[in-house]
Amino acid sequence: MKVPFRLKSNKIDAIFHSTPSPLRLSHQSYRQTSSTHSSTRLNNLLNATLHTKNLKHATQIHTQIITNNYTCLPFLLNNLLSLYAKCGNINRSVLLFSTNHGGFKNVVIWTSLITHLSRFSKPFKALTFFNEMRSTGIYPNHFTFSAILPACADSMTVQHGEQMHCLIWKHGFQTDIFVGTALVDMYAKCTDMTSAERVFAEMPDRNLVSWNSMIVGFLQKKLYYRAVEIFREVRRQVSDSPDEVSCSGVLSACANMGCLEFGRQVHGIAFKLGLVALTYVNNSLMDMYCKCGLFGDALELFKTIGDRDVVAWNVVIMGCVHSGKFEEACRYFWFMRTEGIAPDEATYSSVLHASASLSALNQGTLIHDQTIKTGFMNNACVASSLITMYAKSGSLVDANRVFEEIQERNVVCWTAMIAACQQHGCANQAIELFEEMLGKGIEPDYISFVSVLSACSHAGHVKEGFVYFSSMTDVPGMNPGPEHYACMVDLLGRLGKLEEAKRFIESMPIKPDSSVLGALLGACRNYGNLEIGREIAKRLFELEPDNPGNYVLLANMLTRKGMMEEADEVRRLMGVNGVRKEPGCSWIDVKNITSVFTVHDRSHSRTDEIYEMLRKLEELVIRKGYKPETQFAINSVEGYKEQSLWYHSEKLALALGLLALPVGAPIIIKKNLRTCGDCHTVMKFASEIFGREIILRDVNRFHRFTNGLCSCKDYW
DNA sequence: TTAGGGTTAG
Repeated sequence: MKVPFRLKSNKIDAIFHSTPSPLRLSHQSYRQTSSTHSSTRLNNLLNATLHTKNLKHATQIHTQIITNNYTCLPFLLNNLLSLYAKCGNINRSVLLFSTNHGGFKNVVIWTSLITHLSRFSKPFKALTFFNEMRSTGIYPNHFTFSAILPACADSMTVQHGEQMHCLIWKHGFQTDIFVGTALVDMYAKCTDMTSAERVFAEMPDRNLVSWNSMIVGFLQKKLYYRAVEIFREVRRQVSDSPDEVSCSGVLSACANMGCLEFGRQVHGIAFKLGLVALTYVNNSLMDMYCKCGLFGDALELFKTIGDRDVVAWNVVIMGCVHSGKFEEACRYFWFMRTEGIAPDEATYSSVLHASASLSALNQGTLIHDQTIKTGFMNNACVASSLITMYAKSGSLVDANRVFEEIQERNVVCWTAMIAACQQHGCANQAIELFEEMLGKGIEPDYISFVSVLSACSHAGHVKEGFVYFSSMTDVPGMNPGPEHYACMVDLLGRLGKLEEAKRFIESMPIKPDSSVLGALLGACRNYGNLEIGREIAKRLFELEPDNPGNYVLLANMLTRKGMMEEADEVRRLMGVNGVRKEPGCSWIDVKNITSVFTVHDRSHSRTDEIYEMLRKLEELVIRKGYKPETQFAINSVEGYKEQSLWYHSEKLALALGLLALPVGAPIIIKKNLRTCGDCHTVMKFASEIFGREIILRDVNRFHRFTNGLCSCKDYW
């Protein structure tokens, strides 16, 4: 149980005041070298220091123990060992234990050491000491088993826990409520809920902690409705009321299910039980409201919390990200820093996600600085987020720099870099990285396969794509999901194998979702196959009637074929379904200032120069053989279509880039929709005419234009 | 003098 701070200091004062001179007061007393300390007084000092966790004082007490020849007293040895651990120095605990050859080591001291090693996430050391203890002839008791089981859970394999389970039976501790609960928790953490349930069912007595272990177990297994069931049973059957652990667990289940109604009920229960002021409950409540789409309610709670910990800030920052409020997410990050809260890897992961979504290179670089200042540069999760941020902000060079500097790369780091290459059109490099990762013995995960299959599709590597696709089943527990099928359809579609792609979809063991069908519709657009295109578009209209992209794609295909009436019909259907095309907008950063353009925009301070630049650009590209693709000017009156094309938002941003960015600097433009075909053509010409690198990030991918060519090879 | 359960992110 945590001791409130006031109690701690009172207790220390009490000890000092009750201690006769020269021990009275304080810090002097720790340094006392005469042998005036009795073992009880030293123990009292040890207990007092346990609250202050002062390592220097601990060392001074240690000296006193040695001076007074008290090392043979088990309770002093044990308390000193615990004190070193609580001061954060487990190595000293181990050293004290291992070098105390003359001292008597009973089961209590062994258990104490095992407990601390377990808590310090040193499971293998804890297991080694457990075995050593047994080999010296000391039998483990119910305390020892409760202490060692969390280490078994932490050892990455259920086998240690299973062996321990056998030993528990052998020693007859299977009916102990603490041991039983620790067993349930161990199996749950090893995601073996069947065994956890069996142990739970066989327990002669259970308490709230046992029930909570089951709630958390189901939560970890993503069996959220089961976690809710257990919570309901606690309310019905258990004499104790749910506590903060039960509530935060069930709220997390509600959050992940998007179950607002029950989440609100739990809020009410927690309120009645007086639990809402507790940090864990508050954070879980905020997370539940965020994940259920009520960011405002979460924010209201956030404002009421007096003592916000890092998780509270993380929940709010992530809430902003989930609701598309990326600038706000960054603002909360800086606000948190001014409040003096130390970010953790989850904070960085969220705020870098926000920064990447904004393609805000400046913001991202400032956050990168923070990761270095706070010592997170070697954290694999943070480094992966940095790679993604740089890649999405248009800088593959910086992404690669971060990747090269990572000391220990895990699968997430590799995948982030593979995805970065793939998004920038460097498909072969992405495939090479994937192979290099395999060569290092790192097992690809679900997302690694999405990235490499996507790279195969961009590079047109059908054979390799199918080899990787079928190799997925070699990875235990891995099954291709919709994203993987979509990549394969894209791969076939890109090469014009539309019938084959259609047959592939029909043979899928899972129901094709919009990403799979969308990939085929995109291919139909590129190859002008109206027959399959119509059929797939119809299925997509039913599947996602609110997505304007599908209507626009089909309408453009029809316009291209001169089938104006049918194209109008599709646009009418769009209106009937209440779908509105999101207005296109593009933005570009010049000297830390972001300029945003919509079509025909004349709000910029340099508008006249921008329109003049576009007029010149038009002349230059026409000389190079440019022909306007008027089907992209769908909303214009006939005759004005060509002119209308010239004022698309990405062209306006390009013109500003040409005017305002220094010669040789890449022009980075961002767009909220897919880029238009005519703009794509003009960007290619412009990259050649001006000898400049133009990077256009649209809603789906990057287009990197150099020397008249695009990295997407005209397929997007 | 020793023991069991917790929120966020990827």
